[in-house]
Amino acid sequence: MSDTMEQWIEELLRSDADGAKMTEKQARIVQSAIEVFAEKGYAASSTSEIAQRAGVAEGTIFRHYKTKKALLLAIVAPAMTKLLAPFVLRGFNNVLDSEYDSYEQVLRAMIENRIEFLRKNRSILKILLQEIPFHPDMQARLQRDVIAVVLERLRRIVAKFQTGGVMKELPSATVIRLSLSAIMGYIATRTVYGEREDAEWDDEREREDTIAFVMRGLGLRQ
Amino acid sequence: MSDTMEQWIEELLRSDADGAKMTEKQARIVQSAIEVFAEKGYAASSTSEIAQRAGVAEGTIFRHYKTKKALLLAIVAPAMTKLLAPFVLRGFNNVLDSEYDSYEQVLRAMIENRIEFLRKNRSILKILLQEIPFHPDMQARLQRDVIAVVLERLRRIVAKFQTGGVMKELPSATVIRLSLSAIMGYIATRTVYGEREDAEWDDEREREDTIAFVMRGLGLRQ
Amino acid sequence: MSDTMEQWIEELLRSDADGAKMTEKQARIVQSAIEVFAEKGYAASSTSEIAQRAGVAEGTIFRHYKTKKALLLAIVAPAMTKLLAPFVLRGFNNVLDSEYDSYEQVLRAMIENRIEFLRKNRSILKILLQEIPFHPDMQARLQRDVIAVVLERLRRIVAKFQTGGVMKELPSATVIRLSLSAIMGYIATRTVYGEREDAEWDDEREREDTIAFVMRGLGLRQ
Amino acid sequence: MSDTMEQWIEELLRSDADGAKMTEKQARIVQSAIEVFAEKGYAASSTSEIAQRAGVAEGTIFRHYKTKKALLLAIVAPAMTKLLAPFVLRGFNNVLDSEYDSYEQVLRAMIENRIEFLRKNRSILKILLQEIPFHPDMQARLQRDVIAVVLERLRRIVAKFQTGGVMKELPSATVIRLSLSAIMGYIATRTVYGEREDAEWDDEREREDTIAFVMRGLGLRQ
DNA sequence: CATGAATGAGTATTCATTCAT
DNA sequence: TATGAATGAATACTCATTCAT
Repeated sequence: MSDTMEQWIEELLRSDADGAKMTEKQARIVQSAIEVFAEKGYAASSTSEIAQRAGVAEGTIFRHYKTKKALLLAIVAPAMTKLLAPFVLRGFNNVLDSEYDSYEQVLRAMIENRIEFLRKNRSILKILLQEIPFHPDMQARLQRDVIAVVLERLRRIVAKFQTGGVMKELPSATVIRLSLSAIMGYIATRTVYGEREDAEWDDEREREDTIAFVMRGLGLRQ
Repeated sequence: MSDTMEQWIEELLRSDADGAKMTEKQARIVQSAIEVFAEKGYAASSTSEIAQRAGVAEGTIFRHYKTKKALLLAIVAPAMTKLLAPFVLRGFNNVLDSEYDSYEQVLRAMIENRIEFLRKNRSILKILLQEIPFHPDMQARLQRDVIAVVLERLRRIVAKFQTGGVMKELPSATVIRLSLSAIMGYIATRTVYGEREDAEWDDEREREDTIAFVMRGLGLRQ
Repeated sequence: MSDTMEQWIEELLRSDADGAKMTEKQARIVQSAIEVFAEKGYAASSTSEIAQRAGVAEGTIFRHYKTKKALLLAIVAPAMTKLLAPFVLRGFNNVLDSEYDSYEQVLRAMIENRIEFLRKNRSILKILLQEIPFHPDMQARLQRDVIAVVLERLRRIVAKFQTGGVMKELPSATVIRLSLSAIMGYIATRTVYGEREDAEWDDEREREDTIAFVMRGLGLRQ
Repeated sequence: MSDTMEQWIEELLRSDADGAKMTEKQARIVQSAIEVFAEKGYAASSTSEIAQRAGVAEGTIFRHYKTKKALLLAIVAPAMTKLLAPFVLRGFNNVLDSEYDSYEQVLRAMIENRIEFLRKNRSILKILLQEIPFHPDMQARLQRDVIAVVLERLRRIVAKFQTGGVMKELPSATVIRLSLSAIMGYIATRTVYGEREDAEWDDEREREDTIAFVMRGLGLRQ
């Protein structure tokens, strides 16, 4: 899974939205834009700084992207696509319906999946999170193309394990919410505190505790 | 608790950081700034629009706030203070050590507390969340004056209930994280979906499911 | 001579152009204005800084002086008057026609006169010199009320000593120019270098050399 | 000497501080800036007026000069360089040690030199004189790069003629001061009065009188 | 395809001046 | 008389975007 993942920024840098190949300059522009947007936020970033960091002339940016916002979208749109890539790909060949033997495996897969993704795309995700509230078009697209798809996918996976007990009594949406909350809380904390040198963060243990917590909370046995 | 809470925006608008009384124009400036910052983000907001919405001359803003950033801080700084008000107040008279009979009560208090707070301060919190990543000074202050205080407070409350079973075996920080994740996941989902007219969101039930999930996850009986 | 002189700033601060008495606040305003104008130049000075230094409200300045320029004139105009005070006063009672026995005495008087004046009015003179080029009204007034008067006065004094030799052959305007050039060059150099601690400036000697130079240059014996 | 001199404003307008060629617009900006600064003083000049007179957009100014002050320096700095050009050039090929046969020749050279320079650079010199008091960096540079160099140069020239009599007894610095005072007094008066139509200014005679005055004052024979 | 000079609308901020209290 | 809140025009400077080369 992560093998494909590892290469997608490079892919992003290799071809643009139309699938057309990127020149080396265009790639440098996108790289710099990611850096600058993540550092200062979209609105506070200037195309001139992006050009400078990319080592190209200001005009060159606008040869490739009509406006500054188009450049933002060129970065953020593929990020959305990739966000759901694992789900779509699996769903595609229908393998996944039988892929997981236990809900615990599902949780572990989600954790690894997200962590890996986060590690490789921190800057882009930061930009996405920052800008989503201000761009209704991006919101709509995220909801429609990503969240809805992912949720539907998860709903079907979860349904498979709702065979009885507590889990059967909970709406699948609630199961998903509770699971994702715990996982995202784990990842977020890990991201913030897990990297400090002074931190007492035993990653292995925290992850196991989190999984156990969810399993117990859903009335499942590990 | 929420009685006091309900009035604090009005308080914010009644007196500034120095405790000096706000003129009516100053209050209008702060109001407009909250609106505009929340709508467009700090960097994309212009002082001229804020002035216009407040019905004052642009110069008037700068008579009260030396810079645009000072205006931001005048909005966000008291929000931080209020964020921890409930914790500090209770700790003060030491009542709370004996306040909660069960961890369930703690969870319910946190939920009500935060929901109420969120309801009244949505815009300001949005601004805070948006700007924190770009203002290291705000980050430091939030960490030192709010997060550290709240966590320490929660740690002591949690410790009281770590008498045995699963909960005793988990670090209190982990208990807090798992609890907060679930609560915040609930509140966030509720905030996004709970207000849509078409939504199938049974708030009562979702809250109870969440509390039950946490209790079970921590090995506690309701 | 310098006895009167020594007090004129105080006089300036005691009564305004109409001869009306100055309040203490008004005096503080003028004082501060002199400081600030001299430090930063008229155009780069702000009335708010002047008010602040004077410890009065911004509005107070405009109660006393209709505009910023009026404040400038209130400082500079009396300076012009005082500039020629010694000449006018003496001319008035006609004593001076017989006051000096030699041209050397005239030179010595001018030097002492100017040095004393400069010492007490450095800031105001600096302002005058800086602003003269940009205010034609001030130029006209200086020319008409000061320069013309002083030159006429000097012309008559010089004439008295043009009894023969080189001096008789030079136009009195030329004599004045040559004398004033030397004196002003001496004073200027002294002002710039004479106050440095490291400077090798023997004031006594420089003054005597200057006087001797002029006397010799004009073909007079000391 | 003055042949080269005559061309330096054009040079200034042909290439900037880095030696890079100036565009036509850049030249117009500098021209307008010189005009406006000279007319109103630096602080009272607005970049918008400069842009308007130059017939360019305001932004264009800042493409070439990062700040208004940088524009000032771009005008004033080369003026300083040119100010000492004649001295440096001569010193360079060491011709000048034997260049003047008499001190009178030195005086005549200085007069012509300065008059020519003044004629061509009146505006820039006015700006320089006006702004020097408010820019310590410019002061330092002028002192170090111009005044010190010129004085040293003059000191050596003067020393050559201090073979006896009055001149030998005077410090060379004093000789320079007295000579420059007389020359500058002559030039200043000439500049102010010599151009009025009504003026009774016989330039030829005034110059000769001045030179004779200095020679006599220094105890030299013409 | 790439450049970078040029633009003009826009930015935060300052300022001299007014006026109700 | 003195205040200081309020103003709005002006200020230096930035920026996304265009276009001739």
